[in-house]
Amino acid sequence: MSQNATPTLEEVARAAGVSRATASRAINGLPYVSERAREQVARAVEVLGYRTNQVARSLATKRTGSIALVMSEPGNFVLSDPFFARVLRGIYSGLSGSQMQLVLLMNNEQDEEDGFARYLCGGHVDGALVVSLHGEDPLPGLLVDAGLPVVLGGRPLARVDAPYVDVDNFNGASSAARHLIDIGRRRVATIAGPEDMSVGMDRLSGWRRGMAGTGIATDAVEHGDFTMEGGAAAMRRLLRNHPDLDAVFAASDLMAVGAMQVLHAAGRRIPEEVAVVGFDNLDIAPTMSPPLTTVRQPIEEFGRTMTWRLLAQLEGETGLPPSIMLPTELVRRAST
Amino acid sequence: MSQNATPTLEEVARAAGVSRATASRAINGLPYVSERAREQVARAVEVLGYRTNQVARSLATKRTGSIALVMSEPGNFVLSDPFFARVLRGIYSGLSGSQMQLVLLMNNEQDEEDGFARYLCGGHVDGALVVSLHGEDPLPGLLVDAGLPVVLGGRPLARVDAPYVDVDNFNGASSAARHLIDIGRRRVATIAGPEDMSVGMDRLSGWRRGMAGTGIATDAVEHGDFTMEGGAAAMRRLLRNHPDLDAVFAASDLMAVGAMQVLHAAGRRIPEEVAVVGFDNLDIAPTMSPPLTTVRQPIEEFGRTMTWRLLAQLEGETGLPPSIMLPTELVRRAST
DNA sequence: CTGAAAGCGCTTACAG
DNA sequence: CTGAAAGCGCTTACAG
Repeated sequence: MSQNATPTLEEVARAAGVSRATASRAINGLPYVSERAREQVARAVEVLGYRTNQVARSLATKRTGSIALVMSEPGNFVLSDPFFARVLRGIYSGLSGSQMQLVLLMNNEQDEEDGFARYLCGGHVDGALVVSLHGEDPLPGLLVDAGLPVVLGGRPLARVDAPYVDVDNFNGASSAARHLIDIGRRRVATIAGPEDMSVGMDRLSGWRRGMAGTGIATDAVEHGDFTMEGGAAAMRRLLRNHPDLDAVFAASDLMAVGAMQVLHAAGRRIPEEVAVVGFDNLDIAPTMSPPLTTVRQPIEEFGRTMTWRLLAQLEGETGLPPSIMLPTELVRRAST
Repeated sequence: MSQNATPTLEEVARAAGVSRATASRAINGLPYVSERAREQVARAVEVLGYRTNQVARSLATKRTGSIALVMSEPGNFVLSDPFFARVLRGIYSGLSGSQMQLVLLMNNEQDEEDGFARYLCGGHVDGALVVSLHGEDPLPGLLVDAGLPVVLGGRPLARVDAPYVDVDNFNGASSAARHLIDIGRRRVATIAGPEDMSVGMDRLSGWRRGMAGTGIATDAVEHGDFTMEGGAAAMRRLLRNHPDLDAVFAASDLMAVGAMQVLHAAGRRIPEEVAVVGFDNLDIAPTMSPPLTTVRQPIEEFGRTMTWRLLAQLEGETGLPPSIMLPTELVRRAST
C-alpha cells in the first residue's frame, strides 16, 4: 500500500495515454479537454490512487489554498476562552464554500518568536488572520513587509499598514458608563483590560468618555487580564482602595464573573449595593445570578468579517476598506 | 516595501557574487563554504531581506518542517475542553527544540470530510497527530495509505495500521469500580463515554471488569458525551431508572461535575448517599465540593509521548513500538 | 571550496 | 482539443 509512495502526474498521464498538460487540465476541471481524455485520466487517477502534490502546485501557481489563523497568545489560554471559540466559529462560517483550509498557529510558551514569521512568509499560506495582538508585536509588520495579505482582529497598537476588523469598544464602554450614571450610581469603578491591547485601552477610554461631564471621579481603575481570576483580583483591589463604590464596569464578562464572586463573598448585594456591567455578552451572561447587564459584541460576525475581508483581498477585490468597525450594544439585565 | 515582493535565491547569489549552490549552502549553514562567501551571502540576505521560499525547498527536499495536529471534533467543542488544552501543552513541550511548526486542523461543522485528507496528503506536513477519533473515521487509513507518518491519540476503533499512544483506560476504570466496592457500595452505576470511541468503550469494559465477581448487577449504565451537560442528562436518567443507586463512576471529570449537580439538586448527599468517581483528574477535581475522587491520567505526558513517537519516526528511528500505553492511577478524595 | 546542471512535481502560455 | 517546453525557487550529487 504505502509502497508506491505517491504516483506523479507524469505516471497518470502515461497511464491515460495523454500528455502531462492535458492530464493536469483534466484533473483541474479546466475546459478544452476531450470527453475521452477526461475519462481516461479519471480512470488512471482512480487506479493509481493519485493525489496532486500541493507543494508542487503551490510552487507553480503561487497559491496554497490555505490561510492561517495566528493567535498571539499561549495556546492553553486561548483554548479555555469561550470568546475565541466563537470567533473561530465565525471564521469557519466565513470560510464555508471557499475551498480554503484554515490552519491554526498558536504561540508555544517559550517559542522562538520567529517561527511564525518563517512559516507564514515561507509560502505555506495565502494569507493570515492575526488575533489577540499584544503591545508592539512585530509580527504584523513582518508579514506585511513580506507581502503576505493580512487581516488583523482588533486595531493594532503598533503602527502597521494592515487592514483590521474591530468592534466598537469605545462606544460600547461609553454606553455602559452612561447607563450606570443613568440609574443613579455616583461612585463608578472599572476593571479595565490589559494596557498593552487596544481592546483594553479602548474600553477604558470609552468608560472615561461616558463618565465625562458628570462631575464624577474616574479614579477607581484597576486592570485585569480578561480572565475570571484577573477580574477577581482587580475587584479585591477596588474594594480595598474604594470601599464606597456603588457600581463597576468590567471590560469582559469573565472578569465580571470574578468580580461578582468577590462582591458576593464580601457581602455586597448586586445590584442593590453594587451594580455590575460586563462586556461581551457571552452565553453565561444571562445565566449568572443575577443575570449580567453587559455590552453585546457580535463575536461570530467579527470572525466572519475578518475572513470575508481576507478572502476578498485574495480574490483581488479593490477598494476594500482599510478597517471595519462592528457595532456594540448594551444589553440590560438584573445586575444593574 | 512590499514592492520587491520576495527576492529569490538567484538574486541573493548574484548580489553576493557566488553561485546559487554556494548561496544555498551558506544560508543553510552547510560545510564547505569559505568564510568570505559566507559573509558575502549573509550581507546580501540582510540587504535584500531574503527569506527562503519554504514551498520550493519542500519540493526539493520532500520535507516541510511542520506537523499537523488533527482534531476530529468540531472546533468549538474542542476549544472549551480543558483536556485538550493540556494535551496541546504536552505536544508543544514535546516539540520544543525540534524546529518543527505545529499546525492545528479542526473540523468545521459541515465541512466536506475530504479537506483534511487533501491537505495532509498534499505534502503540506511531514506527519500528523490525530486525536479524538470517532467510530470508523476513514481519515487515519487514508493518511497511512498515502504514506504519511501518523500517530494516533487513543486506540482507533477501526482497523488501521497506525501507531498510537493511549492511556490505560481499562485498568483505571477497573480500579475505580473496585474502589467503590471496597468502600462498601452495592448499587454501582456508571456514566459511560460515547460508544463510538475506544476511550469510552475501554472505560466501560474496565468498569465491568472491576465489578466482575462481586455478584453485583452491572445494568445501571448510561452514556454521555464527556461534557457536563451530557453527564447531567445521564445522571437524571440513572436516578429515574435506578433510584436505589449508591455510587456512580463517571467516565470523565466533566461528566462527574454534571452528575454531581444533578445529585445535589435531587437532594442526594455526596458521598454519604451516593459516592462519585470521575476520570481525568482535571484541575477542577480537587476544587469541587466535595473534592472529586478520580482516575488520574497523565494528560501532558500523553501529548508529549505522541509527539516524541512521531518525531522519532520522522527521524527514521527503527524498532519503535506500534503502541504505547500510559499508566493511570486512582486519586482518592472526599467524594467517596 | 565552488559552480553547472539536473531534478523536485506541478501549471501554463504558445504553437499547432 | 493537445503536447513540447519553459518556469515556479530551491537542493544536491557530480565534477572540478
